[in-house]
Amino acid sequence: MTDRLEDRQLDRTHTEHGRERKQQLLDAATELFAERGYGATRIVDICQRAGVTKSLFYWYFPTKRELFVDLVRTMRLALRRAQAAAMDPSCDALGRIGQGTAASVRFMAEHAAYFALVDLERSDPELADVLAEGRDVYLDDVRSLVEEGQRDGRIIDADATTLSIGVLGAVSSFSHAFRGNRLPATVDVDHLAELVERWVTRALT
Amino acid sequence: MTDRLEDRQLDRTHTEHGRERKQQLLDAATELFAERGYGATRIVDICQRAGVTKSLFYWYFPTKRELFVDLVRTMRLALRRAQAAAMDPSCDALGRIGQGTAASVRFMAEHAAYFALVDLERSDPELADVLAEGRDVYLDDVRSLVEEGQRDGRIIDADATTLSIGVLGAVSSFSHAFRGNRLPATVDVDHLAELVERWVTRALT
Amino acid sequence: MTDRLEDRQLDRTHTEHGRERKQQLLDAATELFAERGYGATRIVDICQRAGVTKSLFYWYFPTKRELFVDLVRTMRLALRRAQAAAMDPSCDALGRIGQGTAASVRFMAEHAAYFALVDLERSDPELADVLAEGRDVYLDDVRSLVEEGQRDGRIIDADATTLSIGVLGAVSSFSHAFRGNRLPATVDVDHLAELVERWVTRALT
Amino acid sequence: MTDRLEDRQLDRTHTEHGRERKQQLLDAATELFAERGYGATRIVDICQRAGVTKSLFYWYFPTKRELFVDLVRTMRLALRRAQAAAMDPSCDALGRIGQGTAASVRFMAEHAAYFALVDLERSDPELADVLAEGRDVYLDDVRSLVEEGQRDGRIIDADATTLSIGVLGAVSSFSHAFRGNRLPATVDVDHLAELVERWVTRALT
DNA sequence: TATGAATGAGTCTTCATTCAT
DNA sequence: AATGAATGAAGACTCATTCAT
Repeated sequence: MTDRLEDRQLDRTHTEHGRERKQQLLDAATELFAERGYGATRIVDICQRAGVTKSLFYWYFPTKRELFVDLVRTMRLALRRAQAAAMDPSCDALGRIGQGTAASVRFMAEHAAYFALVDLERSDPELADVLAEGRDVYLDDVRSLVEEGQRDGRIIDADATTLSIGVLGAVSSFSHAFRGNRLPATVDVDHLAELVERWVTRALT
Repeated sequence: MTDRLEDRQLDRTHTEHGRERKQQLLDAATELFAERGYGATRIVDICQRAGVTKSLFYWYFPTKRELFVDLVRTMRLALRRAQAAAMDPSCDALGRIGQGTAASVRFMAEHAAYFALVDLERSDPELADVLAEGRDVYLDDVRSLVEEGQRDGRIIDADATTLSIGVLGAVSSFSHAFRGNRLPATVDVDHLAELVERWVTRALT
Repeated sequence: MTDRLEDRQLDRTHTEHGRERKQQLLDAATELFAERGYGATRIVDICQRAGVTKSLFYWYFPTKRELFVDLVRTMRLALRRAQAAAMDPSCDALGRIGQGTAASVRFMAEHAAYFALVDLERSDPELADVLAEGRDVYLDDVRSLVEEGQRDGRIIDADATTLSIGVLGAVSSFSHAFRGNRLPATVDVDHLAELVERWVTRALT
Repeated sequence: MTDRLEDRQLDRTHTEHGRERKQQLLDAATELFAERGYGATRIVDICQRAGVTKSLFYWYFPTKRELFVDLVRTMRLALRRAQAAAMDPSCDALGRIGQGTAASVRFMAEHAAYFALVDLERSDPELADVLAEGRDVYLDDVRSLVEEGQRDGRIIDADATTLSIGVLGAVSSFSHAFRGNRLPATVDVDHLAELVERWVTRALT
């Protein structure tokens, strides 16, 4: 709808103060996106919450969309790191999928605001491309593991891509429900992580 | 001057021709919502595709949101009917969950445009309430079956609500991927339905 | 999406230039309201006359109505000041009513555009409340004086409120006719002020 | 603003039923105009109150404005009749002015809805011409009497037009306040009629 | 860095009026 | 006489973005 000309750059060098400001804006945006969604969050809202004027936004970000991209990239990186850290290289593929799954659930619970945002992934056509990038990265990660697990004989013999989508879908659905307080109060993060890990493991075997 | 939006009841008596027109608008909207999302679809777009003037929209619907609600309700009803029809009362609960799951996948594939739209469910806060209604209905349906299955001993002993969320999430994730052409070409609807049915069954046992 | 009208505080800090701009808009609006009436004046007209874009209007005023309220309040204050200034505290109540009357007539003639606008008072229900506020203030002012005059014995013994309404009505009717050029050319402001003062004085005694 | 092309005619011949219908519409319009003002009353509102469809309006009236004109003319005729009936030809001019004044006040109280509408007279520029006609008729009536009274020596020697405007203004202001319940409850119509008659008489002598 | 001012291109919604039946 | 359908021309308000300082 708006201009997706060619995502402009800014390449500003920021002072210490400047970096803080930028982070304030990012934080405010994250919260608001999570609360209201990307489309319903106006630049002016972000700035109000960060306590600065609308115009200053453009000192730090070229467009609203670019801020969003920033956010998504940061979060994606952190998630992959968390997943990598959780996986024990000495385990087999199925085990590592389970570990990655549990780590993802934990990570998403910790960064609820960030991921409430990623739920947008599924709908907003304006952001589809940015978000598709990331999805594919995860999908590839999981698929490699699934294929490895199939060679091991521990994962059932069905199309690997489809199974991987199932894994990602499970993490995402459960986390979403958790964030939305739709799970019973007795289910805490650790519970959930374990539960999803088992769910996925069962579904794959 | 300001909003007389409250006044709107729109209890119109429509002629045959009128009902067709209304359906044309609904169809146009469904397509566009699926293509671009709810927010990015303007009333004028809907009318253009239906071949009428902008103003006529308001003869049939009080607001864009109300049209959306119409759409969601219709679809919800149809889905529940499809599910009910697919379940064989002589089967046990786990079997019925599987049947309902498969039926849902098929239904969502058939009504791709409708359900591309429902993906909005997860994000747009403006529509969150309308969509939440429905989600709860399905959740209750599934939970009853899960609990029955747990009494049978065929479904694992974990929190029933959480498991139900897993079931709905699986249907939704796989269908979404299917609609988005992210599954291999070899996976057709029947394949998928069966696959998801098995996935869910495994995950629950 | 719908009305975020509630949010609007618009506690803007204006620069010197900004205050001028705002005044330009107020002036343009006053003229146009007087010429065509409130309802028939579009925001775009106001902006055109002030030489700015439509959107800028909303930088200075949250709504058309709010601008109107601004206008009314300003004018009301000024009128009361003029009345107060005209009354000689050493005169008796009847005399002071006369002085206030004459001052009002003069003021209304001077600010013809403003008061052509206030004639709306009597009709537009959308603005009725804003305008009613002010009317009551004047009524109270006059009633106090009328009561004082009745205690003096110089004003006839009839209901004070009713008499006060008569006083205000006279000022308003004569001024209105004057503004509408419905009085003979020989009647200038001073003439009129004196004439109304006498009219009211006779009617009260 | 809208089209004042050349007030179209309709010249329909109505059946008995048709005449009733038309009257229903006129009544509904009168009430609504009085409640909300002319501008804020939509044709659809009038029709709803009369219990018919919007389109039928145009069977009876060419435009909204024309209905208004109809209304004003009817009312004007009736008021003049009431005034004429109230004046005793054997009285002198001043007396007859008083009688006419009292009759007018009574008439306006009786037809509150009609005259709430006439208050529009003072503001809406779209209707200014229709309403100006009538105002001039009354003004002429009164002026003749005033001049006669001046020749009699019973009315003060000031510009007759101006005095007449004062008379009409008094009737209108007091009636308006009465309709708006701004007079004390103790002031009933008869009271008011008498009060205004005296007010005017004093002001003229 | 930071801000107030300014803009343009939307987007929904309203409503008098006309038309076909 | 009556109605549902259809239209066009407007009008209020929004918001990302740019500019000058």
